[in-house]
Amino acid sequence: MAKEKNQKRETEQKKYTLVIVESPAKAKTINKYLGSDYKVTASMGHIIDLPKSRIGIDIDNDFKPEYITVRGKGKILTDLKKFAANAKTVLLASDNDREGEAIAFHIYDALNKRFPELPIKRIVFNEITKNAIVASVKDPQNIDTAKVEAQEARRILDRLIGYKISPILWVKVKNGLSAGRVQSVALKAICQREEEIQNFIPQEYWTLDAILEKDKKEISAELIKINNEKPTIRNNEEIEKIKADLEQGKFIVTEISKSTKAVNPQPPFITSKLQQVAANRLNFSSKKTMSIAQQLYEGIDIGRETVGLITYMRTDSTRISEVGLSEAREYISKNYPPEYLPENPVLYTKKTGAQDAHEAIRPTSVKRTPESMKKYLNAEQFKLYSIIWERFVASQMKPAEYLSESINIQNGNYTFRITSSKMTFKGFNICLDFLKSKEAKSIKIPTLQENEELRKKDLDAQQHFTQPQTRFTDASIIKFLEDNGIGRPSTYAPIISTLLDRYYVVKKAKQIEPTQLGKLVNEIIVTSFSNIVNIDFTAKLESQLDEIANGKFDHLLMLRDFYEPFKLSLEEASKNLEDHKKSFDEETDEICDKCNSKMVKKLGKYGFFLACTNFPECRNAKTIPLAPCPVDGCNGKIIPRKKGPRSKGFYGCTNYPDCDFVVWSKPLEQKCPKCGKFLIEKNDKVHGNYKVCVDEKNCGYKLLEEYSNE
DNA sequence: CAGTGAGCGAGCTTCCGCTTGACTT
Repeated sequence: MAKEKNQKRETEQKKYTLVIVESPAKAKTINKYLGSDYKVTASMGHIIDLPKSRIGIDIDNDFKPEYITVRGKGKILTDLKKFAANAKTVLLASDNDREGEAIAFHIYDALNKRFPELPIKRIVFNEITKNAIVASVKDPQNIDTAKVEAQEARRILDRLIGYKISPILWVKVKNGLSAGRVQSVALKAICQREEEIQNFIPQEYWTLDAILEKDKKEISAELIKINNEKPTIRNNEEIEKIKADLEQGKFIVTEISKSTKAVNPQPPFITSKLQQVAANRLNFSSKKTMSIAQQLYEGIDIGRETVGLITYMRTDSTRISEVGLSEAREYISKNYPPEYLPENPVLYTKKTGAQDAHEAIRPTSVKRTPESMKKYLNAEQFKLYSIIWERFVASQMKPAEYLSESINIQNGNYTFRITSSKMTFKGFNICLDFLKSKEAKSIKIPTLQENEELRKKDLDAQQHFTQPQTRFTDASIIKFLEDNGIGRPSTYAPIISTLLDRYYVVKKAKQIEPTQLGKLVNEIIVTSFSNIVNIDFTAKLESQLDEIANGKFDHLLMLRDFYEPFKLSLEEASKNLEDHKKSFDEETDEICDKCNSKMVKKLGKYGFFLACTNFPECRNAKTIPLAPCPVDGCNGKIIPRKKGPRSKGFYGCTNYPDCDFVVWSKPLEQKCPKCGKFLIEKNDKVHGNYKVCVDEKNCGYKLLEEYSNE
């Protein structure tokens, strides 16, 4: 009995301070900094939220939200309560931003109800370094309720938009569709771009180079001005006239100028930029980039220990902690000549609207160079780590310097120019490998004098056509959203997935293209809810949320202001919108093999399929054929096939077993220009990705992909 | 490097923003 009592007293004496953060990896690191008087644990993001199955907002009662424990988070909440029972104090250390404040408040609320006497305070830090953590623990604060209110307003508004518009789409277009403040803007941008591309009319224009000669060496000079104005040459006739003019005159050197130019390194990565560069340089989708970054962040086994190789990967700030800066400077001074180290640490201005809760994405130690980590990483981890490391180290190095030379040559009213640029100091480029920029080939310009005449050797006229904008890619749609302040680091990748899941868009060779369905949904939203997909809407929303967070604006006022006109739009749309439910029953040439009715293409849960128009009397359904069977004399179609639930999918003929044709790769829509059969994509180490005719043996047509680096 | 033939679907959905595993869709 006495022994038990003793033990109880002992545990009571061992009471700790409970620190609650969002991410378990962060908890682990902070635990190291704080020692045994503290217990650090993670909430794994939000644990309290609106219910998923219903709107959960009492609109008539001042938009009162209904909060419940997030599905699957019950255990976490119970654990938090269990830990709190033995704590002398609780410190809520969720991220220092709007969402983090709300997470802190929700946990506070839950714990306070259970343990009214327990002191629960809020601590904040903007970097996971020992100094920052220790300082924050010494300075506990109260929860910023205005900030929580701003989060709640944002949450309610997004819920209202999403859960009020989506059901209208179910009624008017198709079940399961969705709309939202963020996804609908992304869809609008993609549709708008597509329309511009479709409506694009190429314009003919010409350029003209003079091939001149000095000491038997050729130099090419570009026509840059006619009568001191930028030339616009529309057709060959105009070119011929210019050529004739030039025959009359002489090419005289009129101006020689030399200048130096400095090029600064790029700031260290934030989430959006990491996704963009990884897409452009490494061909990673944003989803892939984030999952690899997560692995690097959570920890890699590097022999004796497991360490997180990079700082947190969801951030909107280019800020670097003092520790990070001094370590980088030390590394640069030890590993590169002294002229590569700037006098002072390089600071980057923060993007407007950044919430700045985390540092930039950087290696946790620059001493762990990509090369030294290579043996612990797989190929993809190595590439991603390399670009993060390079970009960070470069960001703290001297600018590169270029010497550029420009020579103007006059012939009558025509001005030509020769330019060349040469790197005279590598600067930050010295530490780049994966991020190395393609070097422009430097042109050697012979020594020229002003007023010198150059002999004309030839005139090189080239016909061009203006090109339409390119379609969005993962990288460019994220850039678009980011530039307009739409979406957050944690949502960029999921936005694209949502649009794909809904069949609003498809990806074709990395390009994002809207589908018929996407265009229709966009059309509906743009006409019925124009303000929500207006770029200024989110911008205005953000500034109102900032005012709410600063206690200068009432969040109810904002919600009422929004909802009154929105309610009218909803009523209007439900009443007047046309029923499009049948619009996607696309006609096809397929005939039902059971009742001989026509078949239509329908969009189901798992994509498109063919359905009998005699439904529900005839329930026949088929897979959409991808291409005609390439076997000569076979009239079958190629469809996706699979053996068991675990086996790899392949593509075979509908005439099986009469025709046993199969391929592993999906038939491309593109037809072979040589024999008309379909093409498939292949890749090998020599050619990379390329397209090849399915009948490789007989036809042999091969199309190598053009490789672009940017 | 070979090797390779299921079954389902049309009604119960949806938002944005935090965060990771547990899955048997």
